[in-house]
Amino acid sequence: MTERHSRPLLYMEVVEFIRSKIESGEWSYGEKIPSENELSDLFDVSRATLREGVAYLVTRGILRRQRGVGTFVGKKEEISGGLETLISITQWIEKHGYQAGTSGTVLLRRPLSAAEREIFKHWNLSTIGEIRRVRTANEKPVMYCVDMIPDKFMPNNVTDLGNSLFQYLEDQWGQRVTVARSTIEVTVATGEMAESLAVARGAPLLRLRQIHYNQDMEALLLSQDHFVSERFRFDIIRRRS
Amino acid sequence: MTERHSRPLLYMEVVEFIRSKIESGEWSYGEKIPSENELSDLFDVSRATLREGVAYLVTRGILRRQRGVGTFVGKKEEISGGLETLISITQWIEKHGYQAGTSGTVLLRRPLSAAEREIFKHWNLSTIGEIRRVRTANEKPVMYCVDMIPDKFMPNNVTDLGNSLFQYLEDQWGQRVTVARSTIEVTVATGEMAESLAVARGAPLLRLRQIHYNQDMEALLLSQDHFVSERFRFDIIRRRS
DNA sequence: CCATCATCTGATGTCTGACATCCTATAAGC
DNA sequence: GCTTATAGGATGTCAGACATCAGATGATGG
Repeated sequence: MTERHSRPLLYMEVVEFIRSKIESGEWSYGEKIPSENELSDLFDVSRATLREGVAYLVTRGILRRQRGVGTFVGKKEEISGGLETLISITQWIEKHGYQAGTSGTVLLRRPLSAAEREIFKHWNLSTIGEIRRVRTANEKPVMYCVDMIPDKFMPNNVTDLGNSLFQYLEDQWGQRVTVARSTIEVTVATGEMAESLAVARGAPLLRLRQIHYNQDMEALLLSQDHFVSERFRFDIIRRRS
Repeated sequence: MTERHSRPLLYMEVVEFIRSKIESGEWSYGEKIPSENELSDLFDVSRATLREGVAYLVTRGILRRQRGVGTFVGKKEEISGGLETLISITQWIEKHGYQAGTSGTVLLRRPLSAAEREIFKHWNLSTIGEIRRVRTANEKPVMYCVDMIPDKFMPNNVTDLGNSLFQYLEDQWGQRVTVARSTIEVTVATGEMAESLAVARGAPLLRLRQIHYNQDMEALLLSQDHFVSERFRFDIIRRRS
């Protein structure tokens, strides 16, 4: 079921290396980076492999190539980190500079709705696990999250779960979330949610309904995240295809 | 200022060709496509160039490569068409299967705010052009759009503008929008907006505040689009980097 | 002195051919 | 029938070369 991980592809190491150079500030935004020949010597890979890694970063807007001139680090503000990049809520909160926390976790099991049965049909489920949590940034509630996962992956208790569901699924079950389809909606705070988030009932919230897929493109996690939009920015980098 | 367009890169032609094969249905979703050797013969390019084109589509999730096995067309539902793909409002409405229209266009010029001056600093502007429009899908109002562009690109009248601002900027001025940074917010309908969109005052709306950049990463277009979220779906494909 | 043009240099883009590694299917052996 | 080799085909990587482009340099002519 789970993809066998042969040796990671070489050009991905190049990608990671270049990324670290940028993140460490050694190569700063807008600057020209060494030529392909120099880099392929430096990494001890062929120019073809190096180019594949660079191409990967170019299509993501992190690098920019200019024929006859050189390769440049994209400007910081172009780089992303928007909603189009899938990261865990924990990482997301931390990226905003806050400390991520969780409170009021509730674990329960229940039968599936017809729609859920369709989405999770690979797993042949009879029951589904549901996790309700309030996520906090610097102790302040910012999101109300409802996650639904196949029964078999459900943690036994809150301690097993830890802070990051993504991390738990990967460490415990080898299930890596790779892509998600999200729908953005406007909704209003109901009683329980309003209380948990400390907003007035009927206050407008942003809702992200998401289907997360694992490395084999099987639906792995269904989630509904409710945000107080004033407390969080939702940015997206949109690119012409 | 504007980038000189030398001959388009070869691998981009490969990209377009593969795209057309997929869109025409010749290669359908999930299927294996011909091997790299066959394709490089077919397109009459080297395998290196072909691979660069394929890599481009792989990082966008349109193709999937499996070492030792082959290259496959991604499943349809993975492919995108979400908000992370930048298209004009006109295209967007049409993609949903409606006929796109415009009503109540207002053109005006005004001085810049400090924030706008910062964003548009490349152009050395003294005044800015503002376009207010209601966009319709099958004659029904769905969005209230406010676009701000440098004075020099401002159309003289509504007829010049046509339906698509993107098209107008490209045809008339050679300015191609390539990327945008968008912020999603929740807001409420004010008097004029509520009337134009035929919703109650105070009704929650989704707002997209966007900065569009041209091919040289100069800010070209500032826009605030207001949507009635019930009338439109906002999907995003999110990928782990 | 300045403007224009040719030339040179270094960068990315493309080509060719080869070998390495991995996956699948088939056949051989038990 | 099950397991284990083996072969073939696919992508991944390598090496070296030439093509094309953009910017810098310097020569030339006004």
